[in-house]
Amino acid sequence: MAVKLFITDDHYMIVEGIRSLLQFEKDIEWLGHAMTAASCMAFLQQQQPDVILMDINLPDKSGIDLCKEVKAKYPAIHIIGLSSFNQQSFIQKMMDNGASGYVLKNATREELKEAIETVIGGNNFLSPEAVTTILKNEDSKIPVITRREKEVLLLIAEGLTNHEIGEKLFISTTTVDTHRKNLMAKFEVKNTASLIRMAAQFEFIKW
Amino acid sequence: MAVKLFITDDHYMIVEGIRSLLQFEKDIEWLGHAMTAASCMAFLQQQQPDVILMDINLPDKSGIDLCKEVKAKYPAIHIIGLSSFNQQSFIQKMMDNGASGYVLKNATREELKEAIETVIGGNNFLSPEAVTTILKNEDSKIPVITRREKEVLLLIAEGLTNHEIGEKLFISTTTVDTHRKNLMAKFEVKNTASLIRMAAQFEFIKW
DNA sequence: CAAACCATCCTGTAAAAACAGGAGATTTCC
DNA sequence: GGAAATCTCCTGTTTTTACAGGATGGTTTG
Repeated sequence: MAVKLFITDDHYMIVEGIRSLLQFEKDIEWLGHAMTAASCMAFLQQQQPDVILMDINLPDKSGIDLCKEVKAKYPAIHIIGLSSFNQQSFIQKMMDNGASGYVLKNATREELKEAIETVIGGNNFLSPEAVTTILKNEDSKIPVITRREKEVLLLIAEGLTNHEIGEKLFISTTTVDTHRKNLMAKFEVKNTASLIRMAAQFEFIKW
Repeated sequence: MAVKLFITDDHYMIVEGIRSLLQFEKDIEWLGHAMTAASCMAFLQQQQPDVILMDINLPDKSGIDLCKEVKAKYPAIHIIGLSSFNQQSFIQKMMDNGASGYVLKNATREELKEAIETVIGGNNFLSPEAVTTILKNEDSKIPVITRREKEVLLLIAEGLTNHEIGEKLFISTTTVDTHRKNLMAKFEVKNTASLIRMAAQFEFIKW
């Protein structure tokens, strides 16, 4: 029996590319595609695929959040994250939210087929590059920061001094400094510049 | 006569997607594709297409830099930037470096055809979304920084102090400080934290 | 309930960055 | 050739961070 496949990606060319790559596969039945998280959920009310290839960046919400929702409602569906970013933070979040696999957009036909077969078999699949990323950054984990620390971090990134942040949050300058100190310890850096760089890299800062 | 088309993109699915979208167009002759900037340049020594669809993120160098090189060597080639990012900074840099157009990866077949025809006709083409972005962010310009300033900027982001940077680049600490000062002036910020944030936003810093 | 964690605050010192206001030398571009 | 830009370096002063080493009260949780 053919694997029912669905794609959620707002990039028309990617959808076309995957369709083109898999069009002659008899074991794969193409159910269609959605360009937004909302239309993906709407489709699932009608039909349930076996596998969803899901982009990480969607116009209405992140694929990471959508992944969680889909798995909550339809636990039987296998989700494979799809992204051009070979970034550990994304991969980790996606897998944490119930994804069974993660494939990069420069994957070959064979890799794509292997990914689909693997997750159908109940196992997890990661692109070789993604595996490398995970292994490489095994030790350097993404720090867990508190709500207050994040608040302070964003204000630092905006260019406020400790004093200004203190006034804004109604706390003492020394408290802000302590938060900054703890942030630097958690990120394992020794000054603000690299703190902000790391925070941007790990996507604590968005724009 | 058919338009000779070449693609430089490291995302296999995108290449497949575009090929699939344009396969039945008689006016378009598919010359092939390159996955890296280096192999693109190598190909151009053999054959020159009329139009190159060029991704902004390539493994060996940015499409923005590659664009500049290609236009310097082969001014007759029309380059269309290709990206999933609808970001003004990218678009502007690409056009500054000689690109004739900019298309998003969620473009339809019609949009793609129109883009190719337009640039062949000697005119510029921008995806409708890209036009909106440009118009919206008209005022917030991306600073133009020098090679040396960029060098210093990256070292600042890595967490080095003025003194350490000076040692690394064999220049005085005060010179580094001057560069930092000028960078802050150009980015219109008043401290390092927001400098790094802005630099990350405008993608001067990569990872 | 005790251990962890969190947020708050403190003193003090050293280092670094921010700010002002130059100036000379070289390269680049018109 | 000359103007503009770039890179280099300087002397100061003030502000801000970085670093050390605490302490207190509150909340969460095994």
